[in-house]
Amino acid sequence: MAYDPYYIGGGGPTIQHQHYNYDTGINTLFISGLPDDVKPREIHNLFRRRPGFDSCQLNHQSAIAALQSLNGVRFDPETGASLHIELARSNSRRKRGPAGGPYVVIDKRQKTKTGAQEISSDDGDEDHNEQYENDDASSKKGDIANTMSGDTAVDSDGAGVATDEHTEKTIDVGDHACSTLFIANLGPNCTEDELKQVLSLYPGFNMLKLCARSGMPVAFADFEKVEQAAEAMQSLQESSLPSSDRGGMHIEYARSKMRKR
DNA sequence: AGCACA
Repeated sequence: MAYDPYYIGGGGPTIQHQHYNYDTGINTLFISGLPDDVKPREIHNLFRRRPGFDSCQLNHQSAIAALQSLNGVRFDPETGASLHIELARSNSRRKRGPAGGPYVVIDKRQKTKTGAQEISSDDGDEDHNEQYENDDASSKKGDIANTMSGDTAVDSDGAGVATDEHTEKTIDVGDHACSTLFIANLGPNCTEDELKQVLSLYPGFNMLKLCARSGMPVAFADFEKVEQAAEAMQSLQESSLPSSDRGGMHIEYARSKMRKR
């Protein structure tokens, strides 16, 4: 890929007004020039103060602004490595808690040795300076690494596209759709509260019923509308709760809608 | 594959 020559130098960001067509509606940035050992949280720190930054997503305008202000920025003072940022070819579609805050992330990845990290937004504002080149991310404690999966946002091989996901907005509701969900494959230690906590992140969530009576617990989660149930199902499918000692949850539409009251 | 409450 032909990189335009870009600014490498000390000091702040260089506004390199490339001959870009920003009129694409794309709000995902493709970032290359990152060192191999870049950590997700470093990227986070880079963007966290950019208006419109949304965990890993920005709206279009903000993405352009972030692009322009960060493009060419020296990322690693040691090596002089600088960022090269362009619009991604298509938007990434993060799987994330809807409507929820920026860092509502259900980590669907396999467990790492670090185990259960958090979700916390860790707004530790250690340094308030706007100078990212001093943003020595690697020395801070706290970990928001789980907020980015790294597969999409940071493609450090520099070859890939920034996204692999399709962009359809419509979520198909399917056949035996029901606004109540049936949830199985919960661990034996799953609690109603824990599950409720997760489900509450989804719009339209009504109530939860956990049945542990025979063997492994199963749960019924009621939503306002089928579309909302579908959304939650799609997004939570196969994800594991912290309490889980097995694979992810199996979620289906319940056979019948939960009784009111 | 496992679907209750009334």
